[in-house]
Amino acid sequence: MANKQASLDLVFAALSDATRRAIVMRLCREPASVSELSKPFAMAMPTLLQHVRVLETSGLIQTEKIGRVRTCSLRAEVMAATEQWLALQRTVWAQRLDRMESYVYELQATEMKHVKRKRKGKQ
Amino acid sequence: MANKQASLDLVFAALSDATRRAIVMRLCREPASVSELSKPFAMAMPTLLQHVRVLETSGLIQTEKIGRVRTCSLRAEVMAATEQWLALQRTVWAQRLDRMESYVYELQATEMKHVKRKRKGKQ
DNA sequence: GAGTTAGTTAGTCGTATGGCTAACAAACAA
DNA sequence: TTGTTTGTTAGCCATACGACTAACTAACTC
Repeated sequence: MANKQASLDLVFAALSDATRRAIVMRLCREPASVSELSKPFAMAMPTLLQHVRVLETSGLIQTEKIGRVRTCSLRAEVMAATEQWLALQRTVWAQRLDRMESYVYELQATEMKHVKRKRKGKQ
Repeated sequence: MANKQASLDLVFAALSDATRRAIVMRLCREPASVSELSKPFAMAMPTLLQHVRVLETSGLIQTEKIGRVRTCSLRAEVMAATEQWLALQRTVWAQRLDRMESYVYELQATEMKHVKRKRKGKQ
């Protein structure tokens, strides 16, 4: 539990950019320096650094500068927490489906009666 | 599988706003009209409608207008797909940890030798 | 000490975002 | 038919975002 707070606002905003998601994917493999991260992108260094800053203030990554090299690494807890938010919504959704299901069941039961009545009436 | 494509860019951007997340949470329970959605917020209707549009173009929700009422409902598949992206990253991360673990194991083994040597030397 | 590498800061630019008001349209209610 | 409700469009505004260049610092290398 590091000190940095990670609001969902900042985390989702950080993940809304393809470049930043690519950085996250890269850092899932292993930590990397800023210039290593910049290699795959046709992008000026300051621009990439800005992305790194966004990821850092979101809490998704942390960085440490040793000598002239800044090494970036993922903070998996924040990734996990974000995933959990989505999972929680799914839970609520699932509960709703359960309710729906029982409702449909009720409905079918009622309709059966109707059908029976109709049939009785018709025949 | 509905026709609407949902890019991660748009989905994460949509989820980066607290108002829109609240709407999503609300719609997890059950579908709702635009004015129902607007009730909890101190926000002009056009502003809220804009949020609804953002959610819709992201694919997270779908809407249907009947009479003068537009009913909004969640598209759970898109939520699930987003969650899966995060889960995938976690997988990569986990694999990395496995590699790390074996590396640390190797390291420890090597250090043991060192320690042994050192002890031999020292004593 | 001079050059190279790695990162950083400052400043610019165009576009996107999130909020607002005012005014309009269409559907329903009396 | 006259209101009321429910959305919708248009236009405004301030701020934030993502990109760039230019110039600078600090740390290694020779």
